[in-house]
Amino acid sequence: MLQKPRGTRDFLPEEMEARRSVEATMREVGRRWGYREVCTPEFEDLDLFTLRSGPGIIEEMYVFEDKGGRKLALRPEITAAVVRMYVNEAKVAPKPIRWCYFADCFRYERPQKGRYRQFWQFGVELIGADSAAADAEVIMVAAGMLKATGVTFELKVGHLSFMKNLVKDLDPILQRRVMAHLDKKDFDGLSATLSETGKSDLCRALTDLVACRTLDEAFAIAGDIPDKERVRQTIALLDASGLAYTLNFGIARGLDYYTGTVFEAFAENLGAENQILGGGTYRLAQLFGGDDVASCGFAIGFDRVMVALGDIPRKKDLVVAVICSDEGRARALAVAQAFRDAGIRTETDLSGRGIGAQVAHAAKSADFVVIVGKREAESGEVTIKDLQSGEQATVPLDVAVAKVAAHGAR
RNA sequence: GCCAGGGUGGGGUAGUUGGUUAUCCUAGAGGACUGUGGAUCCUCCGACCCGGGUUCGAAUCUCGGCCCUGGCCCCA
Repeated sequence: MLQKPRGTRDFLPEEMEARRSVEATMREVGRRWGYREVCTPEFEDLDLFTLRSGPGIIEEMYVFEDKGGRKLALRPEITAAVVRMYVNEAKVAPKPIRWCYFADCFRYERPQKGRYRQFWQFGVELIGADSAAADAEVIMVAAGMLKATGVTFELKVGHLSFMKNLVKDLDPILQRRVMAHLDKKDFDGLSATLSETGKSDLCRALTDLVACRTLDEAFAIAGDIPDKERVRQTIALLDASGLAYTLNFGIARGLDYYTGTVFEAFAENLGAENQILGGGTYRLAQLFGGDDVASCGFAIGFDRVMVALGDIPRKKDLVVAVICSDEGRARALAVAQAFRDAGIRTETDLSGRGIGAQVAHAAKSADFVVIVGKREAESGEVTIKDLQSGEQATVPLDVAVAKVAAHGAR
């Protein structure tokens, strides 16, 4: 038997309904903040991704050549494509541009809990607003979106200027190593790296920076940073909004294209892969031939949110089963249509079984059965039975529809 | 790419000193039952992940692969 490719999943209706419901929640939060949905190609020129993230990521991507010899890749993330789209299509659009997206991405990695080779991201990009208010808005949207789904999460907000200011005199390669250590909270590694390069004096300050949880402490440790006022304002706005978050100046966010504000969110019950959101400010447009425009965005690991939410009880559709004998079959179609026109999920018999067998079958999944047999075909009425209460009546069709419509979702 | 533990009908399972037709539950289909309930009874459907090796004989032992689960790495 054929198997699905490693790291991919099939979704049955129950799971799809849960996913669509959460997706709609996120999209609605985006809509209320003015973020309109965009869509970019499933695959792009390989260069788009290596320009952003470096050639090292080729190993982690689905890369292929098309029949014209073009080097292409299934998108491993969406931000690069959205920025490319901005440069191609929307450079002159009025700023700021508020966009969001929900799309699947592909990475050739070892699957584990919350990590798949095909996975979905819900993301937001705010392009062309270079202010504390912009940074704060994106963080508030991020938190609002997660909160609306009902997931329990911890939000961490940081800024790269502090760390960068402390390591600015180091060799760039060393800077990167140091920041990687800090991001992972690998203080032994940090200490070793610094002492082997004769910079042990920095170790204390960097360690303290990661541990500190207030702006004043951070300024005291890192000294005067160029973005001081911007950071103060951003944090002041977050505080004014009543958002729950912790400051963390140890966040370095992997690849080094983030320019200032960075933030991450983590959920419980997710094992090793517990980060459900990541974002920050960046300047990528010029990489793709555009202007040097300030941007801020984030992406939610949608599948991880679904794992973290677990099996949430969901409202189920109310189901009407229309049952008929051969004499009633023609009229049953019209009867079913009347229920559908009222917005009710309605399923008709396809088996030609006896009435008894049909009722037994319907009782497994439906809330109401509507019987259109010989008697109803002659009288012009229908027999409706509430499968929960057992109550049954023979009434005109519009009365039956009204009865079910009044019942509401279960 | 690395490490650990796994893989028996659609789902869940029993089954090692290697030995007849592979157990049970559930789901599905049909019937008892052609105008009324998920019960009950009967019948049917349906599996040893793939390949090589050892053996008279492999679900069982062995090797390789694939896949799953979790972890390392990475995390855009």
